[in-house]
Amino acid sequence: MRQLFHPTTDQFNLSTILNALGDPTRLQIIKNLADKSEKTCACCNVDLPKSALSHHFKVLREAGLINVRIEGKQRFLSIRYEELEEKFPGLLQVILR
Amino acid sequence: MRQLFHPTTDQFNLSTILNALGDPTRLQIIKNLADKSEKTCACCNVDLPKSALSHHFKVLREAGLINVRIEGKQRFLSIRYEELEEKFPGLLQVILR
DNA sequence: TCAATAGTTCAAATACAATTGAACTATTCC
DNA sequence: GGAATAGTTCAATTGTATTTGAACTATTGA
Repeated sequence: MRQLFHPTTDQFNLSTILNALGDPTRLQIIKNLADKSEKTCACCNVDLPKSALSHHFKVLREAGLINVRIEGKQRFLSIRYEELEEKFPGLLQVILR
Repeated sequence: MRQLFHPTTDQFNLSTILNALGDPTRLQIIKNLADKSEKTCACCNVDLPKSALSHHFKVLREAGLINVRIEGKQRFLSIRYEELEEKFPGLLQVILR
């Protein structure tokens, strides 16, 4: 796996995004990423087996909420601030406040 | 049934609200109620049997998104604008834009 | 009182989502 | 090459949501 699918902003769908955020685990992950720094999967402080984490990261990524950058053995996660702000201005502010 | 449960603003929970909004049918209902007028259940223009509609209205009501006022045979639905704005400022604007 | 209307509740079916561990891939470092 | 690390994928299980029709409650109007 060298390339991961990330939707473009015009593929963003509000229903999909809200559905992704509607799960408490994923909302927590987003909150943990809120300080704008990139984090590895393990740094998201969620107490679940890695396969479950992997699933939630995929849901968030495919909804357009996070970017996953592959570097060596690790994946670096970050919120797609600018693009989300462009498409749904104010949404992240509400979620992360 | 004379009284329906409606959470108070301090019972509002972001995860519950996002989960309620994460369903396409319910998001559509909220959008249909966006013009701030009260509507009966039948006026929400969702093509589902009444039992399914009743279910979705209940999820929205119990999350705190809508108010259901009983008047005679009918229920009048409306979005809880002020209270939602108080607790999650900007959320409805993002959703309804 | 009787029928019509508006919606709820129930139980059952179906569908979808979350969770798990094991096996797997890819990368790094010795 | 071999072991360790970081994460993915798979298949199976469990759990939760949605959908449905039928039966029900409550209200209105004839």
